[in-house]
Amino acid sequence: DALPYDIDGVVYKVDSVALQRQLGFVSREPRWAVAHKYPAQEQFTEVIAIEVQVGRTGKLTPVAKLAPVFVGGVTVTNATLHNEDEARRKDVRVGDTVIVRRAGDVIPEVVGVAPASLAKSDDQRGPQFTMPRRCPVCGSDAVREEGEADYRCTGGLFCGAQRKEAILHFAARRAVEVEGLGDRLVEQLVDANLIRTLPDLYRLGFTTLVGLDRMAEKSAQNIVAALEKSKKTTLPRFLFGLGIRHVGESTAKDLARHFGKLDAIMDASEAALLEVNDVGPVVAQSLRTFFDQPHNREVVEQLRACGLTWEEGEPAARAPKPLAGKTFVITGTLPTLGRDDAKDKLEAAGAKVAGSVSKKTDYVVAGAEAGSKLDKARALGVAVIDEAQMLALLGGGG
DNA sequence: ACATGTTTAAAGGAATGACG
DNA sequence: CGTCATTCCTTTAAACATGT
Repeated sequence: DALPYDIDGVVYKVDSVALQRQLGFVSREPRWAVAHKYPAQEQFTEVIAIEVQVGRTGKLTPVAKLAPVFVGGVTVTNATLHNEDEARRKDVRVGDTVIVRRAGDVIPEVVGVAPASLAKSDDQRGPQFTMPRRCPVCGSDAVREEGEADYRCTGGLFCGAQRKEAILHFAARRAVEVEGLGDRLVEQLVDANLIRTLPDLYRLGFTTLVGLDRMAEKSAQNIVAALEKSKKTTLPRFLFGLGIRHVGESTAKDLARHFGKLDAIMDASEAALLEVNDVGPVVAQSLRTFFDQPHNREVVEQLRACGLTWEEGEPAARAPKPLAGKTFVITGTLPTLGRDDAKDKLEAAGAKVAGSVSKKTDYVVAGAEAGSKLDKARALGVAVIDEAQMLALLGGGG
């Protein structure tokens, strides 16, 4: 539903017809005025290759490798093509000249193939993109389930890419934070077969670490300390860190709040899981499938045996919250609070913190350098407040 | 139908430490 | 000490999945 504007062979787009109307882009201004709002935000460049990357859940993502081009203030060399259908819909091929922009001024995106390349006959261009039927990392079959958009590697634990991503996810800042454990280190650990499952992480010793590339005494010591520090965590972080499909940060929090204890979640029936806020049949089954596998329960037990601890609470039951039922969106940089701190405060008061502005948003908390969310809030007439006003709402009881 | 959650993705600059 | 490698940290979009 984006409107394309074709000016001298360059296509400009403004997303969301509704937003265009609200901003007055449609029917009030001539076409050139719209394009003028986004000058030189799009550039031509060449597709050097199309690579396929493997994610934590085995998802195969095609990525266009581009000849470096300066767009919107940065040099772009990669742009995601999302999935097979998208890649084919845009019909991007190796050797094509394409139009690149930064969607939302951030994410590099291939808008489309330049007319000059499209005009070529089929045999003058590279082959159409096809998703490989085998995982490019481990060689296992890559399959696309009926009705799904993504191909997934079926290698599971045997796939190095999935193992690496699972470990990185567990160690991520928002999960069971292990500071300093980045992709390079994880790659070495997995390639050298030093880590097969998550608990292996905690069995790494200083001596093992020191032997690795780019790891000297100081770094190894830091990792050891970081691992030790990570052992004291929280239930939602741990749950999120396990990497159960469809259980993201938000669902993990809901589950932790509802059940209070990990064992209660692991042993909950599908019906019991369905009672949790925002958990439906798919998520419930995903949880059950995960915890029904002895291997996964074993991993949890071993992690506990390695010394991971968190406070467990009682199921549900809480005092009335001043901001219950209110939805907030945070945009820009707040003067004193971090985004996470602000989110935590709001959630503690019973509010929901969403990622995008809609009619149902009650307040947009705007800081410095707020972007499109602020525009949208104004267009929709949503109340815009600053950090001080937000704190006043928290203190004043809404 | 609509809102929200999940997953993945890109780039630059700061900070830290390895290595020569 | 200089250079280089790596991690950290930030921003938000898109597509899709899911829940209501």
